[in-house]
Order: sequence, then structure tokens, then C-alpha cells
Amino acid sequence: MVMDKNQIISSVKDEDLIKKRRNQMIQGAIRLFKEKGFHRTTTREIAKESGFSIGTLYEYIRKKEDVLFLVCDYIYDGVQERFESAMKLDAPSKENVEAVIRSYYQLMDDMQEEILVLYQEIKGLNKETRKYVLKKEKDMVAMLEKLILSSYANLDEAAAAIVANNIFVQGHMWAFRRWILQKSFTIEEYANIQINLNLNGLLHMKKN
Amino acid sequence: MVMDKNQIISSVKDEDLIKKRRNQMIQGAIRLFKEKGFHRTTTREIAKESGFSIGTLYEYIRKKEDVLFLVCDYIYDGVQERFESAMKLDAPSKENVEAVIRSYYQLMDDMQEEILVLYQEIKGLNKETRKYVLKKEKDMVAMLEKLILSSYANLDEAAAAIVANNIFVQGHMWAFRRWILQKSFTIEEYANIQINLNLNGLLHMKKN
Amino acid sequence: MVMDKNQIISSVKDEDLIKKRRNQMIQGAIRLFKEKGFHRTTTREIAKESGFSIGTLYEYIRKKEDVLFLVCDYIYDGVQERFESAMKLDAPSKENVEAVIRSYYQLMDDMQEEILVLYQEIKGLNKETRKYVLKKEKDMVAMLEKLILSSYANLDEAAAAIVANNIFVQGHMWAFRRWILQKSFTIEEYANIQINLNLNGLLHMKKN
Amino acid sequence: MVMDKNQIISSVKDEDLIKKRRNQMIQGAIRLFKEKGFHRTTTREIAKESGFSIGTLYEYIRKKEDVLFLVCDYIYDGVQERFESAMKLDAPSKENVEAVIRSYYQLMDDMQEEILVLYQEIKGLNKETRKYVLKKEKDMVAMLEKLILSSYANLDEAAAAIVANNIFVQGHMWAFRRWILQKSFTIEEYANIQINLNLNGLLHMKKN
DNA sequence: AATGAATGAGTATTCATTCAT
DNA sequence: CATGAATGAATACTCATTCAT
Repeated sequence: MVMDKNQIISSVKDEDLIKKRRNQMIQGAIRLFKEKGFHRTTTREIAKESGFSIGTLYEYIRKKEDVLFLVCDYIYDGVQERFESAMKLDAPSKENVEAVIRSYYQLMDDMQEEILVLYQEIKGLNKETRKYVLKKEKDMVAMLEKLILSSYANLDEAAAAIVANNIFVQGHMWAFRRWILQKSFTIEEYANIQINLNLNGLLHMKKN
Repeated sequence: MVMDKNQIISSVKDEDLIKKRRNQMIQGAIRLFKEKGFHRTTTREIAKESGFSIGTLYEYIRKKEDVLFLVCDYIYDGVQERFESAMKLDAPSKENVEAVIRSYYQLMDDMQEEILVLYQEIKGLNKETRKYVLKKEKDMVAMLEKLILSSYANLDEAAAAIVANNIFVQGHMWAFRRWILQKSFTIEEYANIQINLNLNGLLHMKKN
Repeated sequence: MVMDKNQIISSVKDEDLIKKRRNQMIQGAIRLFKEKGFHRTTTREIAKESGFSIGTLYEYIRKKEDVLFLVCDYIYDGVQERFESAMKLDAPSKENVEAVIRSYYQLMDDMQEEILVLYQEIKGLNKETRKYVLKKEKDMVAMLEKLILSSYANLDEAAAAIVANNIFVQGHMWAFRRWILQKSFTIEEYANIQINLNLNGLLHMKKN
Repeated sequence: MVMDKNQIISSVKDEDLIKKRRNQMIQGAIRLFKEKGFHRTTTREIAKESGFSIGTLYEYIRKKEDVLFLVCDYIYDGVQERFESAMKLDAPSKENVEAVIRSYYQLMDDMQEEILVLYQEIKGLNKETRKYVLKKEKDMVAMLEKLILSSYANLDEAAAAIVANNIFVQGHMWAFRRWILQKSFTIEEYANIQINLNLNGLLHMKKN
């Protein structure tokens, strides 16, 4: 049923205060989740790390899971914001596609830890909430797909859809397999190779 | 320190019985983990679902985490076994590469649920154990990379390494993004497109 | 490492409340330990007997053993306090020695139950803690020994040391052998005889 | 209700075997109780240390407490046997009294560990059983009292009774306060001083 | 709004005891 | 007689959540 962070009910009325306190909470929680994951982090720890008491924590959320939602939502917002600002720069073009993808991989490098938290904990949300959060990713994938399709002529549409998904997952892969990949590549090298692989692959697909 | 399922200590001495009971345990646990994840599953539920009492459960393991290890190890073993049997069929060749990859995607389709469990819970293992379990995947990726390199001439080695990883992750993606992908594609279609994308991409990389 | 009751960590910050709740706990625990001993008493029983919930119990201690420590420490404090107040009354003299010993035996009569608890359970503490608790007894024995030595001339020092220990142990004996001794003697009679035996014995030792 | 070790019910009929197995059991149990006490020792450990299986253990006892009874009974038997053999040597005489007491203190030195086990765990027995076991001590004290009374003329009887008890408790004290006493004295020195103190004290009591 | 003491349902784990083989 | 696998009641301890101040 929760479809928005504004639907997480708070006893406090002052909207600015809610924003401020929830931000403290998110920052504190992310720090802890990075270290020990959602399940192993207690609400008391979150309160303490956020700089207020357990009582205050519960003035701004209803259940522990709400913190997870706020964290996931916050991270996705960060990703989305940077992704969309990269998207908006120029008109569709081959160069622009590459630039957007490159900036997305860079983004994944910058936010590695957050990405790890996000995809390790997202299953802890209930279905409804998870869907809401994942919609953001779906939208981004769709935007990328559209950009690709409008930058190149005669593409196989199914393949383009899959490539858009591949690119996103390869970004996560940079975080999740860092113990392997980051030994061999810098993020720039990794981005170059993946961009080449994806676009070469796509351009040489025979259109169905 | 645990480096092998044989190092999970059991009070019971009969090796065959251990194998049998642990198998019951793994099957029961997987059923539950699929539904509610490791953390939300209690040891009592595992015992019950396995068909024995809580006391008996603890005759065959030491700690709840041992169940998770057994489950992860079992799933990886299943994947590895099928993957390796596909690898062994023929000499390296373009056709063989495609066949191996295709059978890997098929495998991911067959074992979707297990793959979800595996990658959602693996972080619950301690570092040592996680490393041990992940080595299996690392080995498979390396085998695939080698097969690719020996089936085509003049490949960019870095790109081949990344493609091998991509293929594996795209397999997981089939499970994790099924709500998107499986609406649009059958596993055969998905496999075809990914194989094309990956190999076209790789073959058109200029060798460094 | 625990060297003081102040080092038993409590989640609660209000020092007065800690004191109050721990006191409830000690009183409740003593009642139960008298009846069934430390091992056979559950933490839930302690909580209930203390008048609060199991959760609250654990706000004021970390482990069940902490309750035992608090109880032992409390009992020894009670003994020590009364013993020392008897010691401080007068300057060393034959009469004073007798009065102190007599009041000690009286004390053992008053605190029989506590003494039983103390010496039956003290071995349940870990070494460090046990040492800390026993130091109080060691100090009291040393004080008595000093008082004896300074009240009589030409005493055999080794014998005086042993007499001081004997007196303390005879106090415990009054509690532990009550089913025998308290059938035949009042505490006053017992004290008279023991005082006579001890001092006569000591005074007639030939100094080495 | 249990009034004798023969009343501990065994499923096994062969009396010699019962004796043999129970002896293994007692030896194993004492070793473990010395180290970790009765409560912290599991029946499985007792079985293992005794050289047989948990199933076999329960062929020779009914409940864990039976082991404790057998152990306490065995230790008391040992003490009693040696004490009584010392008692029987000569006719009552001053020298004989001293010799008996001396040999008792020596006995306490020899059996320190067992004495510690005995008096730390005896409270774990139920009332009936404890009474049965303690009767042995009561008898020994009475024998010593009688010996003392018949070796000296004109003794204060109450004082003699108390001295007999004192001597026994001073024997235990040698074990329980060894960390203090055994730093300063050998058992011979300790025995000499205690004998002197006790007998001097007693002989200088004015008869009531 | 903020605090933190109180609550008690929930959970992993242990261990005495039984009983079929 | 001996074995050891199976049992499940029991228990210490945790932690999300509430609510009086």
C-alpha cells in the first residue's frame, strides 16, 4: 500500500523537521547497513547512529522496515537524479549514448557501497514497496533503451531492450564482483570494454 | 575455517545417515528460504519442514548458518555439475561455445528459484565460507573464458574475461528480472539474443 | 575483568533507577536462590520475583551470572558493613576482641540463609569475579587477625592467623550445620563456647 | 526415598558388571566434576569419559542426579574407610586422639579435590539422599567426639562436641581456603597448630 | 517533540532421557 | 547388554515497539 515516502506515517507534523530527521536516519542507517546489513542492525543502533533516541526514531517511522524503504528510496533517488541529469544534456546521438553509459558506469563506481546495500536488502521490503522502488530502475532502463533506439537506425528492438538491461546489470556487477573485476580493471577501462561490447553486439545483430 | 561441507560437525557418526538427513534438511530449507528468506526462517521451521525434530536438526549441524552453507553449497554443486557436464561434451569450437552458453542459460531457467535463494542469502555466510562457496563460480567463469579464447582466434583477452562474467550475470539476471524479462521472452529467445550480443560484441572488439 | 558492581553494564542511564531495580533484583534473586539455588532458577523467575519483565531484567544486567555477582556482592557488603562497624567501636583490648567475635557469630546467625546462598553459589562466578568477591572476606579475616594480635601480648602469629580463619569458618559452620548444631545450642551458647575454645587455645600455644 | 546405592535402579542384572560400570562412571564423573562441576557436566560427557555410550550410562542409572549420588557416596566411603581404620588402631589415649586427628588432616590433604567436589555439589542432591550421605559424616564426628571424651577426663561435653565438628570443618577449610592457607603452611604445620589449638582450647574450658 | 524505561513475543541452542536395533 | 539416533521441553538472551513523562 505504501507507494511513496510521504506515505510513511510520522507523528511529527513539521515537514521540514521530518525531512531533516529522516535524512539523519538515512545517513546513519546506510553507514550501518554497509557494515552489517539490515537484519543485523538494530533499531537502537540506527537511532544512536542518527544522533537521537529510540523514541525519536519511532516518531518518524512506524516500523523498522520503513527505514529500509527510506534508505532504498534515497539511494535510487540519487542514482536516478544523476542518471537523468546525464540523459538531459544533449540530443540523441551516438556520442551521447556512449557518454550516458559511461557516466552511468562512473556513477556505479562512485556509489558502489550504496549499490551493494540496495540490492542486498531490497528483498527485505514487502512486495508493494519493492515494486514501487524498482519502478525507478525500470524507468531508467526504459529511458536508456529509448535513447539507444533513437540514436541508431534499424536496431533490433528486443536486443536493444536486453542491452539496456545488460548495461544496468553490468553496472551492479562492477560493485558485486569487485573482488574480481577491480583487480584487473579501472572503472574507465571497464566502461570502455563494456560499451564496446554492448554497442558492437547490438549493431551487428541482424534485425529480425 | 570451514572449507568443506565435511567440516560441518555432526554428532551423528553414520555417514550415510548424515548424507540422508542433510539432504532432507537442504530440501526443506530451500523450500522455506524461497518463501521467506534465511533470516525470516526459524530453525524449528527448518526442522519441521525437513521432517524431524529440532533436536535432530542440531544433531547434524552446529549453527543455523550451517544450514545456509549446506544450501548454498548444494545449489552451487548442482549448477557446477550441469555446467561441467555441458563443457565436457566436445572439443572447443564456435558451435560448442554457443551450445555451452545456451545450456547455461537453460540451466539458469531451470534453477531460477535456487539462484534467487543463492544470491540473496550468500552474504549471510561468514567471509571464509562465502569465499569457499564463491570459488566454484569463479572456476566456472574461468572455464568459460578459456573455452571462448580457445574457440576463436585473435580475441581481446580482457574483453573475453568480461564477456565470460557478463554471461554468468546475464544468467542470474534472467532469474532476478523475471518480472520484466520473462514477460517478453522465452528462455530460448533470451538465450539467442544474449549469445548473439555477447559473441558479436566480442568478435568485433579490436584486439588491443 | 569485572572488578566492581559498577562495571556490570546497564542499558539504563538513571543511576538511582539502576540502584532501585538492582535492589529489587537482588532481593528477588536471594529469595529464589535460597529455595532452589542459582542453577535451578531461571532468568524469567528472577524477573517475575523482582516484579518486572524479562526484558526489563536484561536492561539492568548483561548475563545471568551478573545476578549472581550482584547477590554475592550484596551479601558480602552486608557482612562487611556490620563486621566493620563492630570493629570500629573500641580500642584493641581483650574485651573488645571477644565482643567483635561475638557480634560476628550473631551476624552469622542473622544472615544464615544469605551465608548458605553465598558459599553454595560463589563457585558459579568466573575466577576474576570470584577473586574480587572473596577479597572482602580476606580483608575481614586480616582485620580480625590484627585485632587479636594487638590485644594480646606474645601470641604465636601463625596460630593467630589460623584462629582468625577458624572463627570465620565456624561462623559459616553455624549456618551449614544448623541441623546438628542448632538443635543443641542457641547462638549465644555456641558463641560462648567457640570464643572460649579459640582464645584458650591460642593463649596456651607456646610461641614458636 | 533412595537410602542406599543399592536402591539406584539398574536395568542390568549382573551385580559384578554393575559394580564395574558404576566404578568407571564414578571415576569419569569425578574427573569431570573437579574440572567443571556437576551442573556444567553433561551426561554425554560422563558417558564418554567413562568409556561407554550414553545408552549404556542409562542402563546403570535412572537420572543424572544418580551419578552425583554415586560420586558423593563414593567419596564419603573413602573418607570414612580411612578415618575408621585410623580410629581402630589403638585404645583411647591422648596420643591416640592426636594421631587420629593428624591422620584426618592428612586425609583431607590427600583428598582435597574430592572434598571440594563433595561439598560444592552435595546441595544438588535431594533432601532424602543428602541426609543419607551426610549421615556418614555425622557418624564420624560422633566417633571422634566419643574418642576425645574417653581419652581425657572431666571435659566439657558441649565443648567436646563442638571441637569434634570444628576439627572436621577445619579439614575442609584446608581444601577450600588452600589459596590462602597452603601458601603459608604445610599440611603438617597446619595439623600441628590446629591440634594444639583445639586440644588446648578444650582442656582449658572450665567444665560447666 | 524528545526521551528512554518497560515490555514480552520470539529465537537459537542445549541436554537429559528414551527406545529401536 | 550395548549402542547412538531421536526427541522436545527448557532456557538464556534479543530486539522491535510502546507509552508515560
